[in-house]
Amino acid sequence: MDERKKALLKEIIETYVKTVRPVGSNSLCKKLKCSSATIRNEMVALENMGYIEKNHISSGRIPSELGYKYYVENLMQPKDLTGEDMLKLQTIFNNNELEVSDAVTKCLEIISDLTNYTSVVLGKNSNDNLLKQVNIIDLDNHKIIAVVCTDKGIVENKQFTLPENTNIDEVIKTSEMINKMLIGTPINKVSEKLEFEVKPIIAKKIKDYNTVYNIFYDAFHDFLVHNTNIHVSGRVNLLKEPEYDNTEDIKRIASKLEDESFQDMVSKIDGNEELKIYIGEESNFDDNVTVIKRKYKSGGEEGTIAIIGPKRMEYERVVSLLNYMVDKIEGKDGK
Amino acid sequence: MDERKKALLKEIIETYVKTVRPVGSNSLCKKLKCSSATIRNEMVALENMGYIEKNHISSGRIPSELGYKYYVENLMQPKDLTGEDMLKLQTIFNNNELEVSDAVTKCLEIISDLTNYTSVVLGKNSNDNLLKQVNIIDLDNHKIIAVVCTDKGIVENKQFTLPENTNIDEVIKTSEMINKMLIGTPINKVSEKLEFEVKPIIAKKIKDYNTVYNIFYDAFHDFLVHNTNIHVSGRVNLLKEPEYDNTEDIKRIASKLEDESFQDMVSKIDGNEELKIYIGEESNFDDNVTVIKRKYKSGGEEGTIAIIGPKRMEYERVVSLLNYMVDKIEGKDGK
DNA sequence: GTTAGCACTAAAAAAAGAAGAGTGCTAACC
DNA sequence: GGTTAGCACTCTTCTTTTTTTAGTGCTAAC
Repeated sequence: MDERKKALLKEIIETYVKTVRPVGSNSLCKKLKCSSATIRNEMVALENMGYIEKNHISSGRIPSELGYKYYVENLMQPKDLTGEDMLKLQTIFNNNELEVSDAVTKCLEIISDLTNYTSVVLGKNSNDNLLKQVNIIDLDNHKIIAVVCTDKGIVENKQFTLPENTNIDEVIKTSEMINKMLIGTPINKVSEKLEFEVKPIIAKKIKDYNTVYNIFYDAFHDFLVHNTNIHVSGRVNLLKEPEYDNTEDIKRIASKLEDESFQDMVSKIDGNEELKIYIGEESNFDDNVTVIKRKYKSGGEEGTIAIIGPKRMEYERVVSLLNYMVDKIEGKDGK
Repeated sequence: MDERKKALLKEIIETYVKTVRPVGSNSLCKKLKCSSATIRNEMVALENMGYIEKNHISSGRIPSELGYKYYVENLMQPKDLTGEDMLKLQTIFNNNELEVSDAVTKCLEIISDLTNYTSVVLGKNSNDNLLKQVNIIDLDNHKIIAVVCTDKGIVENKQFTLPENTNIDEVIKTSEMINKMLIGTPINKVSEKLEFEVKPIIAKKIKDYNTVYNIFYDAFHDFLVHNTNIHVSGRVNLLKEPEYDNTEDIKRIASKLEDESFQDMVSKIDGNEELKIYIGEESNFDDNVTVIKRKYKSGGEEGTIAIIGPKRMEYERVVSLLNYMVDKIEGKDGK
């Protein structure tokens, strides 16, 4: 892979990213300072190496997945942000009052807005959160709410209707007892502890322990199910990208964007790299997209931000944006 | 509008709903028991009345908005549910443990699933909820969470980082004081009361009251903003309807479905009818859809369910489904 | 009032033709 | 040996033409 080939591949990709049209040899003469025939010769070489491809025998070239991969690993040079991009982002970080999680979701919105891609943030799963407290709130002696709160500040609530003839004071007293036994337990161990440690003890002391036991059991079950901590911004942006100009693509991608299960996709990030780019089928989302993932960690919070765009993403710009943003967020920690 | 015309219009609409093709005179001969020529004569009459239209001079007829309107007001006969539909819905109502709000969202999912339309439920705005309590949870002497709960069981929370040198015990003590003054206040009056009744009193008693005051102020501000209480099910179903077979329609509707502002659309329901059908531009959502809205009210909870589908909706079936469902939900109350 | 018959219309599908963008290859050039 | 001009060739795309088809409106007879 000599220098001219590298320059040519870079040029083809960057032109294609802008125009979304196959790139012909003529249009590259000026940039590469040689004739179209020379470029054609080089193109044949790049095609044999698998970095570019043709739609049909007499069409211009488009980058292959391998080509994009080579580009992000060897050719692109994330530059400083443009003034415009910078300006938008700074308004967030000047606002010191924002909590980390609010700042992250705000950033997402702005990235989706600036790039016209879809962005997702997945907070770290709360499985290693510790139970801080469970509050039972009495609404009308008949309905109660159980509010579960962890040490990292995740709060969930669930409403229950008590069976007739239940003494509400008894319920609250029992729940306080259970509460004390559970505080500090990792959230995913609560069910277990409830069953094998708490139940035997309260069963002895309290005659009608079952109602309260079930409330705790259900509340934690729901907690683990609901506890996704995921935010999506700019869902339909992706649908508007020009390559998705047929109804099948749009419907398929729209379905995937609605399906909350794409959180699995976000959470998987190989190795311990901070930033990783997944192109096409590697994306684990759709063969026709690229996903760029970036981990962040600030004080108690950590998570992964993912940008979902077309394969011909503005790689340099998105990487710069993400890095700038995460630097700032992690900076909030030190302050 | 004689009987034969009514039968013809009904037949045209029901055929079109099934086939999504303009309906020709030949295909109706058997049903109407007359020749195609007779049907053509009647069609001319219906067209002059504005109930059906043609795409071009020699095409079959499709129902107009006026035609659909006449149909839902005069012709359709919501029938009993089919065994299949009934079966799916019953699994929910047999589950007595479900709270009303859970049952409603579960129903939405099933309706979206059965009909392939999009369904939305908008719970009544909590403005007339009364404040039940505000809990301050201390996470690590530096970060706290304020949990706001109303008498109807709506819970929201917000995290705060306390300024350096704040005495957390003082904060909790002050908040309990404020709490007592606010309990029972309608949620939308809280800010006012906080400013004009609570502030003067605590300002006298507590030297550094501002921190706590701001926490309450922000928490309620967020409460009112977040407090949408809206659930959507089957967003992309609508996109899959065969009439939306061009990218513009799909993108436009996808945008509208993503935009949370369609809650305004749901909340507007004229008069005090229980069920109302809005066709085409009346829908306040998109000219190419029909929205069927149904109010429900069960115990403390009330709200509106809306089904968004193509104009050639299965009106009879959807109306039956909604009525059956809401009857059951309201039945939960009495039990 | 109903219906058979027929001329007529517009869309949709298929076929044919013309233009354009770009390639691959050869042979000449520096 | 790398570079380039030249040219035949390929495939797409756009336009035009032709054919087919589904359905109408109207007239005249039943």
